[in-house]
Amino acid sequence: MAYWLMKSEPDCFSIDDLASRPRQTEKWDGVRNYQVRNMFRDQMKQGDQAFFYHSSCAEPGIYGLMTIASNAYPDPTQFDAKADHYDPKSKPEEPRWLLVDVRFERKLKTPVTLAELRKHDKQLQGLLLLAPGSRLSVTPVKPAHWNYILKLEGRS
DNA sequence: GCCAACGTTGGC
DNA sequence: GCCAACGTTGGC
Repeated sequence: MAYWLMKSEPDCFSIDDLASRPRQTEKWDGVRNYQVRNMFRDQMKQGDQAFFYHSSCAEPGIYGLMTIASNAYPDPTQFDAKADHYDPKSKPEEPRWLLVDVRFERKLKTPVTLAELRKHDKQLQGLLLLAPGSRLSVTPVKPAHWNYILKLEGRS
């Protein structure tokens, strides 16, 4: 089983939004980045676990835990001309973009903020979120980093 | 295949 | 709202 960190702008879709969905499950749609598409396709598997990270907000950081609830499959919004992430160049017989389903696991007692994570950059060396210029919306997390970050819960 | 222009991300 | 970093696009 692998671990991941997945970013979302809470104004758009937050951990609370996920928790209030039917079966607390939702499609992680709208990803239009080939690196992330390939991670969905080649590495992410149903049963993996992920941090839910809030970005572009007052207090960026990890706010909750999710389970990856499906393997990758085509993102229907790419074919929807009215959708924000419509891709006119993608054809149903040859879908360009994939998504996975995610299920709410729990919120953290207190968020582990980006500022808090930065204080532990020694122990979190190699965490892609902290790498300069890293903007990927989905990144892998090493098990040791996952466990270390969970120990920071409730400290800030 | 190069590379300039443009768009997006995301912290601050 | 600014801006740096990065990805994508498209002309050549």
